[in-house]
Amino acid sequence: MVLQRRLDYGFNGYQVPFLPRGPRSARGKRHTCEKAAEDQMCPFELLASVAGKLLVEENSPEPSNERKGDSKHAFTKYNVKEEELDEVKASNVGVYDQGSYNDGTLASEVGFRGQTQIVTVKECSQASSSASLGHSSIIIKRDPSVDVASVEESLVNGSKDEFERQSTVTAGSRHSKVEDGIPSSLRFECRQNKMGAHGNVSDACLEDLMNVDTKAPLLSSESSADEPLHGDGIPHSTSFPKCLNDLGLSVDRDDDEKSSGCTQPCNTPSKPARPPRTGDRQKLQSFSSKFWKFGRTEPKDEDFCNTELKPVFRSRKMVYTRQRTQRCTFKRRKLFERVPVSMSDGTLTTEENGASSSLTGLKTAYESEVFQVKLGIKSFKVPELLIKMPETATVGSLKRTVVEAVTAILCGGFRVGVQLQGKKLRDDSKSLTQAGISHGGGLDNLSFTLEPKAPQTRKQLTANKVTTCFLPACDGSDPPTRFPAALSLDDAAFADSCTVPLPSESLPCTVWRATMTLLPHLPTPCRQKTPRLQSSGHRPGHGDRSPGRRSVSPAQRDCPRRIRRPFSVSEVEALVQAVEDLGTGRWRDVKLCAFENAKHRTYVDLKDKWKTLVHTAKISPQQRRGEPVPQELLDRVLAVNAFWSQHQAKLHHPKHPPPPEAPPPPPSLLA
DNA sequence: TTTAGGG
DNA sequence: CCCTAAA
Repeated sequence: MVLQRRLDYGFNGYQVPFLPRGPRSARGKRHTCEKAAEDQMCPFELLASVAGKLLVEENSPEPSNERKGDSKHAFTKYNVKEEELDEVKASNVGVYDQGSYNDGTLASEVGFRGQTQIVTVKECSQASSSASLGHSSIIIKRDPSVDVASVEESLVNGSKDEFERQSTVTAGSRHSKVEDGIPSSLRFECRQNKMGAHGNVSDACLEDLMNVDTKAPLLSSESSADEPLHGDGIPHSTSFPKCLNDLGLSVDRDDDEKSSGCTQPCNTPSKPARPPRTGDRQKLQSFSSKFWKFGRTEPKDEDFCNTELKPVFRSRKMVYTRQRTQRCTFKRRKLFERVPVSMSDGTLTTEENGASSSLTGLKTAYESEVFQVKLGIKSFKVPELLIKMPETATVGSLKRTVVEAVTAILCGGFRVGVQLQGKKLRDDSKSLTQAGISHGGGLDNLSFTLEPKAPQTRKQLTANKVTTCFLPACDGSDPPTRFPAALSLDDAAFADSCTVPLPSESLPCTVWRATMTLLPHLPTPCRQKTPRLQSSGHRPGHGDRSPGRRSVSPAQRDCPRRIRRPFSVSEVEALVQAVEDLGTGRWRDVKLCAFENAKHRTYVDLKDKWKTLVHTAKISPQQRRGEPVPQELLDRVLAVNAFWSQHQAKLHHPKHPPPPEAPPPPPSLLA
């Protein structure tokens, strides 16, 4: 007899959404090959990608001869197929307040007026319907336009300590395509280097086995077709099945519905979030958008490792130096103690199940007879966050802020906490039955939370800054830096600094490609140790250059090609606005006004972008590629372009009235 | 250094 | 994005 229930959480914490499956229609088309292996995905994101599909399967009762207090139930194995992790890119944070808003919407426009606006996170899968509970909700959601591939992965519980000591996470991307510094996909793999605590894998696995739905990806074969550029020949095989085989376990392949706990309608509205403790919360405040310093040279693959594994924060000085009016800080509360308790209100279903079908080869006769508790975890709750942002910040920046904050918290590794009826199950040695979780009951009010692994360190780190875990920093010389907002372009600047997949509306085609091996205790910045990538930029004509060769241009010789970082909609908007104000041909001014703090955007970049924007605006939508730019912006581009060309042409005719299409910029943008 | 344009 | 002539 297997109990399966859907867990719905409604609390102040963040929830990792359930990711439904669907057609992979919106997969990114533009995959560049400029960079190799530079991005990692933090565990949280991985979980986000598989949330809702996680199946916890344990024997009940289980041997309880473990040392008490020891976190025995930690992840020792986690493997996700790369193509499935494309979903991650689709994940984003949505802001809902009686609806969703575009990134370009000012926070104040959607009701983020007061400084004490409380932001909570709600159920994502019901994002659209769970909005507005008296305050805005931040919902981690996924882009509906991008479908979710199936995720194969296994979560094998083991000892936490073991995980930390024995598990290794290797980071590296198998694919060299990265756009905007964001991995298009990743493969996350926590390998158990050693056997379980009992000296063999079987023990470790059997004691606590968490199998995530392992249904084969719907479009695994399609992946290569859709993404020819991804066809680098790297097999996608190193995923779950392989690992299970390594462990001598077979995969429990439930149906989607089963594994995701959706055997019954799941439209139960989330419970209202717990009233926030305003005293503990930071208020929304100005947001400093100074993030990364990019120099001429862009970081290479190896440059990423550190920032991803460990949040890198600049000194307070860095954060507050540039500006005082717009700053955004995150504050992570005591995650372990304060994670709000949520009651699950999901539906409960029971079903017959071969008790040990998935472990046939290894289970003993006794074990095969015990009941199993099967839990469909619809979502994980992640730690509560406090965010401060200025009213003038855009919704997009808010979203990214949340993404960044969550990433910062969980990127360094996480643990899974289990709460039953509001009470944290701390004794890992207890059997599920002893803990009150059994097929006969106890599944009510069971929730799972993601907890930072090293709260102390991280807390300290987060005190001053929040890191973006995936974006490259500039070639080791300059740690990531937050930068103050330039006019209203903090959003744009922020977008570039955001490590996590940006909102779909901004980067629908962003590709995530990365293989990551997590080294929980690896603090060493890879980028300082690893030699710079040989030649990430396969520049025509320079492909044959040898290390000692000096035939290349000085720039190329000293500075590898920069990572391609497509402009976000927010940036485009900023650019358009700036050009409206300043006109074309004044790229330096545009840069200074609108992108001063986006170090990676040079005036040449802006000029180039404008050029491409004009081109894009002139071609048919069908011919456009990449992230769609709102037609409204393109219209403005054309109008502005026409205006300024005419204006400059008739510069000596002041009487000529400017077209209405290029109105003067809003005062707000001019500070 | 910045602009402008081709690649 | 890169490269570079030209300003």
